Amino acid sequence: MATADGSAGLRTGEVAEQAGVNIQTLRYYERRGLLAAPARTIGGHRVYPADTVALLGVIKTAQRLGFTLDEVAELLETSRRRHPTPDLRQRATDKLAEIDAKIADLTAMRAALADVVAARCDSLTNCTCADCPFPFIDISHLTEGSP
Amino acid sequence: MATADGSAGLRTGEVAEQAGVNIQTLRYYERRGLLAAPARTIGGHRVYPADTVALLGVIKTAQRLGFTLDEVAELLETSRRRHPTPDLRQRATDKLAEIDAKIADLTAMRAALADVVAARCDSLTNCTCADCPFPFIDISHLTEGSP
DNA sequence: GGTAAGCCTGTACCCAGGTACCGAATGCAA
DNA sequence: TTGCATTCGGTACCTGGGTACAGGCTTACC
Repeated sequence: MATADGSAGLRTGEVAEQAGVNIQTLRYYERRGLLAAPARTIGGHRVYPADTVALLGVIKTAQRLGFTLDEVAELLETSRRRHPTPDLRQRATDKLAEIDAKIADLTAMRAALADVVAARCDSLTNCTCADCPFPFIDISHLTEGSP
Repeated sequence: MATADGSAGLRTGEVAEQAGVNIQTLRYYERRGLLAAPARTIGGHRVYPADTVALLGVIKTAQRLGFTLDEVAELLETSRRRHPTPDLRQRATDKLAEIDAKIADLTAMRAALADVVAARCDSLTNCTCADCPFPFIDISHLTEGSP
């Protein structure tokens, strides 16, 4: 079996193994619109193009970095349709702000945790050590609203 | 009604409102071990110590920054028991590494997104613009394994 | 003491993101 | 051609983190 681009196709199990995901997850992503419905053998078995593995890598990465599956699906859908809308750019810009906020939060948390470690703090709420940095300095007062 | 430390107690609705959480969430956190079972009125209504609101702030912040409720619960439980184990310090150290990894991922993603914006890229997978930074440069090759 | 607001328990449900299991059909190699 | 591994579709279930009732009791205030 060969695909449009001439490369050999992959079966479900091969894709799943190479991408490190569950087979069920592939079908789930297909239902969710993240993976286009692949070609089929005469018998009905899926035959994926070889770059599906890379695509799954993109999906997993985007997801791990805070995009929901719906967001990824939309982004990919927009990509597939190829109308050169400023959509991706706009979304990327929006996401950039979100990511900056997350980085800021994480950086603040990092600092607080580093203080905890440095202060040899032993409790989150009742620490007996002097100069306890936890938890009422800045931990409670970080930016709200990007849960 | 007064609490052990002499401050006035708060009712469920007051705590929920001040902390910006749902009333049901308070009971949920109690079941999950994040909030200690509070005192009760004779009639059975919960009476929370005043610092519960701050505690909820800590919980929400920790959660938003990547700690699961179970992790927060364990941390708080350890705190309550007061045996000065190096537990918090150890966990904080571990979490520090996790947070550093996340920051690194986010920073990489930020850079990629910034490139997308700068390059006026219009597609996630088939971008026609020259110098397309998306998605097969570093997006797919970030650190795996802290989903 | 009446009454409305607030709270009680219990159970059920929601969303996201998957996983597991079923019995039947297919693929492939010996 | 036989036989075992894979895959099929469908449906049910799982975890995490909550939310939403229902039906009854308690508090607060006039």
